[in-house]
Amino acid sequence: MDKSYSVLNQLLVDIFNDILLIEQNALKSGELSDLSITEVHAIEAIGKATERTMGEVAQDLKVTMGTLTIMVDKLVRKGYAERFRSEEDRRVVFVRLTKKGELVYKLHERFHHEMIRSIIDGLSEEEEKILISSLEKLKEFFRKKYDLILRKE
Amino acid sequence: MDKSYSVLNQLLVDIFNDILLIEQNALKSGELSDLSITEVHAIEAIGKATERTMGEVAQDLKVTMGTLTIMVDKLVRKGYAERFRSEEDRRVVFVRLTKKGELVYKLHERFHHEMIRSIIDGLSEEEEKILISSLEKLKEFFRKKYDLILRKE
DNA sequence: ATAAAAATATTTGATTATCAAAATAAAGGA
DNA sequence: TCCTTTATTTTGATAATCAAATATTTTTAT
Repeated sequence: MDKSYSVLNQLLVDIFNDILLIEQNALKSGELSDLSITEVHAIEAIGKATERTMGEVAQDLKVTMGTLTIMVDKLVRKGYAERFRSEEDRRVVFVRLTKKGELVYKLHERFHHEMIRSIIDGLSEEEEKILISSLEKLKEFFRKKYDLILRKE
Repeated sequence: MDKSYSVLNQLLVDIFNDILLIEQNALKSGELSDLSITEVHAIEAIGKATERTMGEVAQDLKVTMGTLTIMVDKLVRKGYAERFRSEEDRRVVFVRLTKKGELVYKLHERFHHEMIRSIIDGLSEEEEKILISSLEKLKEFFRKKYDLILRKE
């Protein structure tokens, strides 16, 4: 019991830290060395749909619009995104990825794909179910315990 | 297969984001509102042993010593840690938690305990094994794929 | 034994990410 | 038209961080 506890705890901590480190560094070395982690996150958030308003993206990223303005400024300057005003409501500004930006989005998607593949491959269907239900429990724990913080509304 | 992929991917993404958000916010509201996330991480890194050198802690946290100096300055100012020079080798500076700092460390430990409990409770021994081996696979994936980045020392 | 090199930490100067509050601009009533 | 709300950007301030320069002490090589 107590053994399981510490093994599981250490695994979760290690994996979490690994992901943080990988995100921080995977860029620097590679072809996309002019992007920071936050910029990649922004690209991810923009990329989900074909075009989104600044407000929507800011909410997704949980940053203020002021912060997002600066982020998008940089992405535009570097050629990963473009902005244009809505014709119907000239207050709103849309942002969307350029080809170059979409490339980054797809690269990131591929990373996820590989990651999940590496887990799933080698698990039986039974084992797969157990893994999923365990992770659901973990998620449930967070939702219950930190409802106020996590509530998206 | 493809269903599993997206379920698993979403679970992992959600959990990762939950943890980030909880860490960022759990403090603000609570009793420890004068601590930032990075400061709590520093407390964690210091707290593992009873006393550690600045260099060791910086390496653990993967920040430069310049950064750590400033972090520890603040922790000392706020009463969570204390510094003293080694007598054997007067170049090295030790840092260690005060009672107040240890309290934070223990609070964080308790959080982990609860989290793991919430997963383990309700799993059979068989299921526990599967969960652990799946997570080990995930960790292995990262280690293999990002060896250079993740390699410590 | 002394001078040069290495190790440990701090200081300094700069950059990046971020927020809150003020400013700008457009839309939608009364 | 004038006021209010909505959407965004600008401004000013603060945190975290790094790399390079500096200071102190220890180790090494001659």
